[in-house]
Amino acid sequence: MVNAKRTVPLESALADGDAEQRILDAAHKVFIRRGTAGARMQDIADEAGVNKALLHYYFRNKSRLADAIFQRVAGGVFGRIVQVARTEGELEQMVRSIIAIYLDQLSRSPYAPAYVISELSQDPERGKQLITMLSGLRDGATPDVVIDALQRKIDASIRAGAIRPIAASQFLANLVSLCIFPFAAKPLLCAMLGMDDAGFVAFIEERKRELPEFFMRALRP
Amino acid sequence: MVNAKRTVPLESALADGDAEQRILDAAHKVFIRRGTAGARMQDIADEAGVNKALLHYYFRNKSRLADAIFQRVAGGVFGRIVQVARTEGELEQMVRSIIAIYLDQLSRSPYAPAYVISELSQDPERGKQLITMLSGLRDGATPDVVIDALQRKIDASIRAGAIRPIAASQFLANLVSLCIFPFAAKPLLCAMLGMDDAGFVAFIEERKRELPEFFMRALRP
DNA sequence: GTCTATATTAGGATAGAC
DNA sequence: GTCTATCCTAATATAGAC
Repeated sequence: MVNAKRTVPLESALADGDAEQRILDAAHKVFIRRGTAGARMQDIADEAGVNKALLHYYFRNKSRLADAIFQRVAGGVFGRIVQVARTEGELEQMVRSIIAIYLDQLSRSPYAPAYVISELSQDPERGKQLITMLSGLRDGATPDVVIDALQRKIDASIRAGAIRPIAASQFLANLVSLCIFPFAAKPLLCAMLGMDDAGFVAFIEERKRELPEFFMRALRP
Repeated sequence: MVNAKRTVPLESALADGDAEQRILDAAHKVFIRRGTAGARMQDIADEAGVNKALLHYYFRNKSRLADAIFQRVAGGVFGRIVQVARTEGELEQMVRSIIAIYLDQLSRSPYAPAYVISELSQDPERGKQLITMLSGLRDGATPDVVIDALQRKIDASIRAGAIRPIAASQFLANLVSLCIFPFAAKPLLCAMLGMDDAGFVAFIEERKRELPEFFMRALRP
């Protein structure tokens, strides 16, 4: 983000890493919890253990810092799909990988989905940002290319009699919905199902076991 | 919200309805688009065609106005589930009803889910608010009661050999995920699938036809 | 690079006329 | 009940010392 990568002498060590990294981590935490509009630069500074002015030194303004964090979080959440979606091998194996990886990864950052959804729905710029990012994830492939590849894999499975006909868009929407939504709507589910945090963890564990079968059954001819 | 329900003489008519109602509608629009933290009282006043001061006259402060809107939107989105979930009759029929009603209703307010998710994830108070609201929706039944009723209906279906065993919590999570997530993540799906608004409408229409079968197949023994 | 101190603006809220 | 005008705090941003 900034040019000088100073030669660390004996780290001043209020926390780990250099200041820029600590700021990024702090911003990550605060933005995810409060959203870009609700986040306060002061809170980020406190969380990072530095002064407010330093945030501006590194990132110039709140907007740029918010961009950096969105990039980071959205990349983390969606990088994997694109990656896995372009994997070689059987469709069923791909499905199982995606579900396993997703439920696992999101268990570790359960607030990321709600944050990404908020950002995307509240700021039109984020949509564009996401598109450029997704393209960049793999040799400049446009969304269409990824979807086309997925459709071909689905069609192969259909011809092999393993699943019934389905559009790649619906396939992907179903898969992603079932994986992400429970995290995005965690407080909602907890309210509706009368769960606390421990209950939610158990709920997700059960889901890891059952969701692959559930999804694959829905596809069968 | 305020005591006096004045006797409308010959409506001043910058827009329809009395000022309080216009403010509520304007706030609805602005809060849903920008979220509570990102919404500006000035924007709401403009949208309603009244002065900022009038918002405070009716709702005292931003927080109360935001509460009113959250109540309204969340009630609209989740009132139906609770209602349908407690319906008499076959499980399959219930599933079809919920999907049809949901996809239809959300088509008309596609930004509601993202808004509700944002609010719930950013403000812990909203969770409590939601719980009280859900309880109030039907004769003070706690979440547990609704879930228990659903589980009994599921169990009946299992004994009848119509579906395979599944926990009510997973059942409900799956159903709700498949219905709501595509709307909550509309910008995301559009980016991933290279769709515009018209494409999204077509996508949802296709979904109305296919989702019931998809879901029911996943349940079959 | 990191701080303290200060400027600037934005936005929520109130007072008071009509 | 509705407006104009104003207040006041919170939050972003900058200047400048170290």
